[in-house]
Amino acid sequence: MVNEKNYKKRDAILSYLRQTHTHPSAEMVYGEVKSQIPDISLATVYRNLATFRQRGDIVCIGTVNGMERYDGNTRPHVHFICEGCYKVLDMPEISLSEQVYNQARSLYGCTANYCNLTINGLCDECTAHQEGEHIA
Amino acid sequence: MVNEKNYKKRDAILSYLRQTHTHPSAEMVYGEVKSQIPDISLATVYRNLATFRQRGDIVCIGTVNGMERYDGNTRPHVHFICEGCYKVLDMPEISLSEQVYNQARSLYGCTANYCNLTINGLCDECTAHQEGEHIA
DNA sequence: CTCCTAAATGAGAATGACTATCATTTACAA
DNA sequence: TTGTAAATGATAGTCATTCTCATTTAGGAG
Repeated sequence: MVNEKNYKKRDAILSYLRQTHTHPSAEMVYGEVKSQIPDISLATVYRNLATFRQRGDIVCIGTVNGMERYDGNTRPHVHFICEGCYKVLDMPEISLSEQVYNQARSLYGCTANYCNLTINGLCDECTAHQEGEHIA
Repeated sequence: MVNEKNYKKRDAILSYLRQTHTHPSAEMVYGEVKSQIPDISLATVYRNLATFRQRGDIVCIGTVNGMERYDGNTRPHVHFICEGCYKVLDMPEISLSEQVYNQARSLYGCTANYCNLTINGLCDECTAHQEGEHIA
């Protein structure tokens, strides 16, 4: 075992982010990892999320209902954000071409690090729920 | 003059958002409108921004450096976000096809309200500035 | 084994963007 | 003049996130 420093909690956070498809917030990560490792602190979650993001191990999707959402899948893909229940879904059916990425790079001489396409709306559940009420 | 209620400040906020291309935050809007109308309150800015967004008069681009950015141009277009100086630029050269929008609509039976594509990176100024330093 | 160092962590205080509250002001109509 | 409903100003409150600092941990040197 080489270099077995205090990485148990760190690794637990990263592996959870790579397993789940919920695109969790920091609080959601905290709640889940705490069930495995009860003596983990919320500060540790925030700290490691920031570290992972700097290293490029995870990706920030954006702020949903006031909370940043994280994704362990760093390959470019599209997200659907439900404005009703705030769930975040992958949309693998929609592909954002590499062309867009390269186009951004060439324009203005910018260094384009990351491409983020989100589609906002109501998921099917929230749409059905809303139609049940008398709302236009 | 029909219906000339207390809309001076409201109109000032909206017209500023439609004039500028800076994609300002609430604080930036406040600072700019305050130079025209000194007795305006920050609460009024936040309140009207929320109202405009509900009405569809403006659009939220997303959170940049902890602050929501607003755009008076509601037609779908792509934004570049500089991670160095936090400026937000329009990228009219990159067009997100209506196809993507409709594709999202058809998938899952979702109600897609809004499509947001942002490209994150360093603008040319920040890229040049960084190369001046000895950072990889 | 003991001491040392540097990184990781826990707990809680601090920060700051945003929202809620409530009294006041405004425009218009009766 | 009086009443009204909406808009506003000032400020307290909220809450996600960051900061601070003392403590713990793992591994290396002696």
